[in-house]
Amino acid sequence: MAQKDTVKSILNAAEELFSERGFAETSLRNITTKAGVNLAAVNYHFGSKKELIQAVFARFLGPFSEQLEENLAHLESGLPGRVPAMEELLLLLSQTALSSGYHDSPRRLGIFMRLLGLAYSQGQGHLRRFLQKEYGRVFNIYMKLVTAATPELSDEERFWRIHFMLGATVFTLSGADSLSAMAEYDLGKGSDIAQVVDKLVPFLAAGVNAPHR
Amino acid sequence: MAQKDTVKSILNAAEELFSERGFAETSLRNITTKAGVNLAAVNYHFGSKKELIQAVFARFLGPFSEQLEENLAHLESGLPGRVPAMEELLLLLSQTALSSGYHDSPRRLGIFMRLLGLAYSQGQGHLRRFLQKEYGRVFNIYMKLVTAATPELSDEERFWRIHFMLGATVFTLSGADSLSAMAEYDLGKGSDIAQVVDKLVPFLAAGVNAPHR
DNA sequence: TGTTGTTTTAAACGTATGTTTGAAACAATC
DNA sequence: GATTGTTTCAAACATACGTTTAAAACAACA
Repeated sequence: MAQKDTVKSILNAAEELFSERGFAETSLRNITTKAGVNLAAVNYHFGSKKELIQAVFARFLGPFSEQLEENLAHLESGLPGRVPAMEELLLLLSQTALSSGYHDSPRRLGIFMRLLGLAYSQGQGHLRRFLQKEYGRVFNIYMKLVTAATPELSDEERFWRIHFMLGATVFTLSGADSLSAMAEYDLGKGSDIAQVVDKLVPFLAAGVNAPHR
Repeated sequence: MAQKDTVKSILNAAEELFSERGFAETSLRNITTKAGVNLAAVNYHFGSKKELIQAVFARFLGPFSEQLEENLAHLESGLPGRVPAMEELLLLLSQTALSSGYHDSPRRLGIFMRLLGLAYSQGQGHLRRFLQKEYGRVFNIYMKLVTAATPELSDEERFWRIHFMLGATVFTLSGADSLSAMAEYDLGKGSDIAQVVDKLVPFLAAGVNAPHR
């Protein structure tokens, strides 16, 4: 078993277990057992549990942010100076997230959304700092476009509606599999997430464009 | 110090610490220190940490679900047979949650939303079972009304849009204080939550009523 | 083949957790 | 005012955690 396999096994196991039980509830012994590697391997390859958590995020966000930046540049180059509509921006984001470039999305997207929700709800101050420093740049580019797409909103209104959207997205995509399990109807297992995203975008678009008193 | 004071101190401390750091990250020693009581008091009065967690939820949800049921009955009695609109139902829910009957809302509502988010994101299977058994009845009554208010939606579409709303609500009200802290503008501290709810309702109403392809 | 650098392994370290215990302090009842 | 039942307290319990260690196993190259 080569070096890369150990690292990859740990990342896979950690990603899954973290998303199922949370960070604090998942022990290194859980992870290394599931990964079939020695307990000390985590500290050897990653340094600490915190750095493992960051590595799990980086493995997803690295390729994602690169692809997003590329897609944004492509959008800009299409018709320079044009202002893309909000729904267009949402579709670009969802398509980037669902694109099966590096990660075997869309299954992976659900797992990652669960992790993102955890990062928000649980303290994890170190993770917030890590994400800000590492991916804040692309995030700001996207936000500039969102602002341009919603000129009729005050900064305050826009700020909150962005978080309304973020909340609806993270929450539902987090629990998409467990939620659709408790629904009465049944749909194909493979593309659960993609179908939910299809339903989500119109909801969000209507929300941001809602008349505000 | 009478018996009730110890119990109440523990519940207050636990509620706050849980909402700040999560369940697993909060130790009984943290709680009892903050509450100014002996470590063993939790196990003496509540039995275990799990039962403490359930008690924290019960203290909020008990009065809330009673009040909600009352308000629903009052709504029904107003014009028997009438079908309330979706926005009406949302307002009833938010007003019930914000009514300062038992708990000193709205501050308390933010804390509780954070707990609810945690209950969803972290495993906490015992909590899910507890909430279902204890408050499932009122929940179902409300859901019947939601179904009547959105007749044009398929069961599938309605199911997902309800969760979109739930996600936007839990996520934003969870982090309302920390979120408004990172915004550029400033608003009165006391009624943060109430103001966010005011902005939230139109967003949600527009979302559920969005045209679906 | 022998040597060097990397990776894996089993074991132990120190610390923190939830829970239990038995005695002390207290409150209420007769 | 002694006796009962309840509540508090300091201390210890067993267990689980993240991390470290030093030796073994392995790989690559001379």
